[in-house]
Amino acid sequence: MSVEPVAGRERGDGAARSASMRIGDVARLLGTTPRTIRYYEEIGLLPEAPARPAGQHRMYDHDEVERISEVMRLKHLLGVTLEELKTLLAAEDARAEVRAQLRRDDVDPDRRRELLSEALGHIDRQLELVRHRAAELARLEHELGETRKRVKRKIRGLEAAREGSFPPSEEMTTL
Amino acid sequence: MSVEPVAGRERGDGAARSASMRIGDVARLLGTTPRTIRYYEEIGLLPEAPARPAGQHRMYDHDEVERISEVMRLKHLLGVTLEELKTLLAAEDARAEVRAQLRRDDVDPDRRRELLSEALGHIDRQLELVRHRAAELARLEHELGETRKRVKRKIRGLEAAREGSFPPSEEMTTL
DNA sequence: ATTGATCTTTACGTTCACGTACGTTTCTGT
DNA sequence: ACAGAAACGTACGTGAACGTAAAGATCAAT
Repeated sequence: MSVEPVAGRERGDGAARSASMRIGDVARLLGTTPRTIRYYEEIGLLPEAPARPAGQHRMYDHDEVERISEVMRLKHLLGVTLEELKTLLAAEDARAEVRAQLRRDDVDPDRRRELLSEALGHIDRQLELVRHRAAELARLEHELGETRKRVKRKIRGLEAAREGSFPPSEEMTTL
Repeated sequence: MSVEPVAGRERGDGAARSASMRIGDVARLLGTTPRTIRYYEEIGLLPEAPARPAGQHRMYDHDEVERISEVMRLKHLLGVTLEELKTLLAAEDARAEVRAQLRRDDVDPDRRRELLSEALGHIDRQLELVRHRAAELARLEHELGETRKRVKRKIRGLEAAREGSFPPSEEMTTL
């Protein structure tokens, strides 16, 4: 038996539930180019628009746009290669599938738990990477802050020396 | 050829102060390659080893090694192009010059303050960039953490359901 | 049905950030 | 003094990540 959810034109007629966008619109929205999106699909970073009748325009619904956006974000923030991203994005894939499966409740709990565990593992991998990067950045930020303070102190020292017409003596570490 | 006084015994100037390293050693120390270091010099990211007698080996003292290290670190953490790095590193340059100038005290205080102010500006630019990046990363980390929590809750929910109410037909999977 | 904008595939071009090869030269240990 | 390791400069090669051009197909609107 098959439940048929109005398999057909969802874009042209009355209630366009899945608000699809064309590749150019997505690109503009995300601040990138169609070429880049196609390229990501080409190397397997983005799934081929499923069942696209060969030579027809790519259409992206909200979830897919979000996914692309997430890809860009991770690339930008982690600065990893697209190849590394591909493995990292197993997380996104798993979560996407989980979301899809959770909407239909014909999946048995064991399979569900399995999917979730898998997703959890991927998330943990992402988290570890992100935390590491964040920690490095925090250290850099701290160091820069310290340097800034030192420089400021020195400047104040020089200004004070000029005001009070001190001789050009060194070090004034007084705050 | 030329006159050769007692000058060139140990590497560096008169005193053995500057413990110079050769390019290969620096590369190994920093986990990179000689080619990369030469390339950075080639595009102006690193200053040409000053007054290197044309065709002689590059020698790097402690400060220069630190600078190279800092370049790598910024590149890694900020993920910017080497061209952007070049402008960012005006900060490093300024600070290097400040350090150099502060060692000699024949510089008048006004000039000194000027140098320091300049350095401060560059540092602030770096800081702004770093902070922005850090904030983005923090947000990502938070989001990932939240997602993780949700997934974990769901898993626990499923496990509890299996333990308690109705056991599934047969399986008791591990973990 | 026509049009103009956008999209399709295919394919070659480009920039960045180095890698690699090579014949030569400089250094270092003995 | 001399061998062998390492560095030199030059130059061409390379993978990643797209850019760009061409020629035809599709789509929303007239």
